[in-house]
Amino acid sequence: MDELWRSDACGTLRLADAGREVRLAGWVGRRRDHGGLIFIDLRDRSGVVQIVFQPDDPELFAKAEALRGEYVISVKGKVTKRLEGMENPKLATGEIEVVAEDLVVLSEAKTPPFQIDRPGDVDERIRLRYRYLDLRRPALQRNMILRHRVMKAARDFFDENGFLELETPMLTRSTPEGARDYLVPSRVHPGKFYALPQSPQIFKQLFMVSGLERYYQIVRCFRDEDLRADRQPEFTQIDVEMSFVGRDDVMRMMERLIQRIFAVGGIDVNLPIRRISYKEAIERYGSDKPDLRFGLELVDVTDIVRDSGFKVFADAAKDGLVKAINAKGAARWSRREIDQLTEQAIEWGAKGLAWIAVGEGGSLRSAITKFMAEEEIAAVLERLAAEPDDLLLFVADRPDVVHTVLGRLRVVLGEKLGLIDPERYEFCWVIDWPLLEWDAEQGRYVAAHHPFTSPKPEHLELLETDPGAVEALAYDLVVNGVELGGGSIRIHRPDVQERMFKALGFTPEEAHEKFGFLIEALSYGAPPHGGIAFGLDRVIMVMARLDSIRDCIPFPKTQSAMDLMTGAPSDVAPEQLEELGIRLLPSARGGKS
RNA sequence: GGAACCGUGGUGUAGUCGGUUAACACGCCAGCCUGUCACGCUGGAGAUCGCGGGUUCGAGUCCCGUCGGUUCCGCCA
Repeated sequence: MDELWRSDACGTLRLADAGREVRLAGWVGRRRDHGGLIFIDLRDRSGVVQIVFQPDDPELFAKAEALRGEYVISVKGKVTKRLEGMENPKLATGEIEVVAEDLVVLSEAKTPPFQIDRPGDVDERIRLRYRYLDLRRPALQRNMILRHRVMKAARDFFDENGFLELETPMLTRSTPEGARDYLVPSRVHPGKFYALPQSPQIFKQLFMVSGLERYYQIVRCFRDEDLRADRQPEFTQIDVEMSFVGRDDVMRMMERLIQRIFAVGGIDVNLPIRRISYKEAIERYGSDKPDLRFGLELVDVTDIVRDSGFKVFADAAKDGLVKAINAKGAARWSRREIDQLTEQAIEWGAKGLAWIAVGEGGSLRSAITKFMAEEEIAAVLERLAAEPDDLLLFVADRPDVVHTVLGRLRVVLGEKLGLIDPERYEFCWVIDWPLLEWDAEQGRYVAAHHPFTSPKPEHLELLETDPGAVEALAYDLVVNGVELGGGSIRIHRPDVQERMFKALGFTPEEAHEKFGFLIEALSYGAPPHGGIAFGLDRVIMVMARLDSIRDCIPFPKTQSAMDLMTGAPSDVAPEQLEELGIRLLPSARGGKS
């Protein structure tokens, strides 16, 4: 055989190719051996084509009989229109088949631990251990191809709009605030550590100070926190920063990017994307990343129940809130189903879940109405636009508890009531975030976004007097209850940055030790700038409607952050630790491995 | 750190109230078959039921522990 392994990709052959001599290469999928006639589904990245072996060449036929699943072969043959009635409409190549004239086995294969060409669930342990085989399956290949095309679309967009793709260090310095860092010990400086970047935040700001004006990077980031279905310890960001821009400039540029990216998946994004304030998102949807595909909004009834005979309501109304969701059509749910909702509400921090079920003709089923006055009940029903068959669910508590619990309940109700259309994409920007949040545990304010986020100029003076009231020039992009990314206009004046660190409770010495280089950089003429970062993996997950981020990451880790294929993380040789000046605590020896 | 669910031939599952030979489908192996495409038919191999302990005359099944996987809470500027 010469150097030409293949003339065509399996999945690309069509009726128009009939009559052509082709050479194909790929993996043996299903084989259908009829004794006197053998069919092989030959698979490569492009798809599948049927190869036919006929018995007129006994030597060739014998070789075909020995083929097994996942053998890698090269086949020479003639593309042939299938016999009348033998077409397979399920295959893109179903109108033709390739009649084999020559066959070379390039690699034999052991029987794989799971069937490659059979869709369906396989234990994720097995899939991850044999990830290279899992990635051979068409479903995962589709996700990888989508991932590539999204990255390509993004790069094209950035290039067209004057952005430079610039790299930032992977070995950098650990900074306070934010997620737990992955640390890398330094051999040259025993006892000192690099940190892997949680994001290239400071570096991209420094690019702006450098006058590079528009930066982007598709870059790996690391956070040593516990995993979730949509969270991996290393993940990929589409990271962006722009000079001489305000909030609107960044948002407008980025929604064009999002439009371009989602177009890759055939999803239309109408511009401009609607904007909703953080406050409104919390009050109406109980979430800072609301799913706008359905209603079930939170309704405030605090004023109505202020003097309620139902003490739970009256007490909460004093210094908290009483809010409700009208689960339309849910009055028929069983007591057991409602009790399950109550259990969940309690798990999320509520003390309980009060409810009123509206029956035919307006009759009420409830454990709380007997404590409430007639007109109070009537006012609540009216406020919630209650109709027969509706189930009203109430939470009375501190505002944060009310919003968290009802916000989560809202999503559960939306799913249970079948209100969520998986094909719809409802985007929104969440804006006007608080700059700071009070952290009761630490007894200080912490940055809601990050310490470099610019306060709204009109709130600057509140930084010292009422820090909790300062709003930030920050924005998150949300789709269907998923946070795709977030960013902000940054602080570009060293004095403001110093005030921010002070508001965060840093002493001037601390601020200088940790971030002196940034403050110094800002003092050399920093342009106003701002940016954003999107979670690429989540973008793919949403576009491909995946349940897990792992299905769009080539080599993901398990929930316990292990790589089941390579066995990472692993022990290292004592000499390696010695070299780094590291000794393990007894509790760290012979632990999980 | 906490909660829940799961772990049975290679894969996916069943296995009742604890009962004697652990079932089914796919895959695998062999044979037959010239138009299949989830090919078909016949036969076969393949499991100490994640691991350890306990209760019991008897444990895949009940209990305790442990390991692993998943989902969620905390955490994730």
